[in-house]
Amino acid sequence: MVEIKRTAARKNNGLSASQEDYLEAILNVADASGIARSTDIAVSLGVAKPSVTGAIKLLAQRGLVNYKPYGCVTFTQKGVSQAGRVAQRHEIIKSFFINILGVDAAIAQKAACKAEHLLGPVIISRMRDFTNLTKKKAGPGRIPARIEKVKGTKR
Amino acid sequence: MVEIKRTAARKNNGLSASQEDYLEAILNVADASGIARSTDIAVSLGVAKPSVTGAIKLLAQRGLVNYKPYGCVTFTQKGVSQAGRVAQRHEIIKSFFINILGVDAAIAQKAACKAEHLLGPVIISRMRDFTNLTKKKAGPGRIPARIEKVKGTKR
DNA sequence: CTAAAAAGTTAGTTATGGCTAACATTCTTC
DNA sequence: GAAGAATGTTAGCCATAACTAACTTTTTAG
Repeated sequence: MVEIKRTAARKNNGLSASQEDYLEAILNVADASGIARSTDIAVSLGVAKPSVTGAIKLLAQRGLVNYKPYGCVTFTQKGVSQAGRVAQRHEIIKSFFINILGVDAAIAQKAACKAEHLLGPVIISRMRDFTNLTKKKAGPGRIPARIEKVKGTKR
Repeated sequence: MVEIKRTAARKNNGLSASQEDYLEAILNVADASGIARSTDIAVSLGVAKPSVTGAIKLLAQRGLVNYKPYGCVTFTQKGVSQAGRVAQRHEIIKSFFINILGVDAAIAQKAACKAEHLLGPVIISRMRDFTNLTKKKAGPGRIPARIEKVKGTKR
């Protein structure tokens, strides 16, 4: 903990966890329905609409999205790549949880949403390498019976 | 993300990440020097002294520590066990990062500090089982050469 | 035993990021 | 094309959790 000195946003290009969440949500919504409307983003994140307006304006200030009042949100060049990086981290973590730890997809999904904002590049890349190797070689990933049993622990 | 509806503290017995950090710091400081003094806690967390006073009062309200102005902090029964649980999670995550992912101890330490507040019981227990099994059987944990190489990626 | 240093506290400020209520704009449908 | 629904925005508020400056209490040296 700590080491976040002031603005709460420092890690990735100065984006806070919340801002990364918005980037990711915009990406997901846009992927799903072609455009990113404020209401859909709000639903996707489970926040109220005014929260979206505020967040979008911040992202626009940072040059990550194009904001036009009452229009829909689009990414800038910088924005797409940032969002992509976040989504990538999410995917790596989620896969790792599912394929290596043998965790339920839903649980992996939720945990990845949180962990993606705070695990650094070293750990993320290890997770990626680990997952890849395991897939290819069906190697370390063999989850032994004892752990399989634990799987029943629903929650 | 999301699913934290209001108070930002919901997960573990209603403790926020910050409060868990304080519990852990109190434990560490007490372990190291016998008693938990405010200044040491502040140093250990890298926060200013008034932040500690505020946090301690909150923990006292929740019945986790005993607070007496100008006195040093002690745990209640509830407090010790809570702090212990947090420390346990920390340890499990850190060990996993070090022993399974093959990550540097310092990086593992920092990442564990953050992850301990948000990874749920399922994932934590998988990490523990995985680490234990690996240690005993020297099994899945064999990190292949390719990953070893990545180790050099300092930061 | 007293004066200075160290430790702890209070009061007040700041930043992030959520919320509701009320207003504005755009879309849709007759 | 106008009325109502849907969508988006503004303004103002709340909670968490950090900070600094100034003050109080306790500890420690001489």
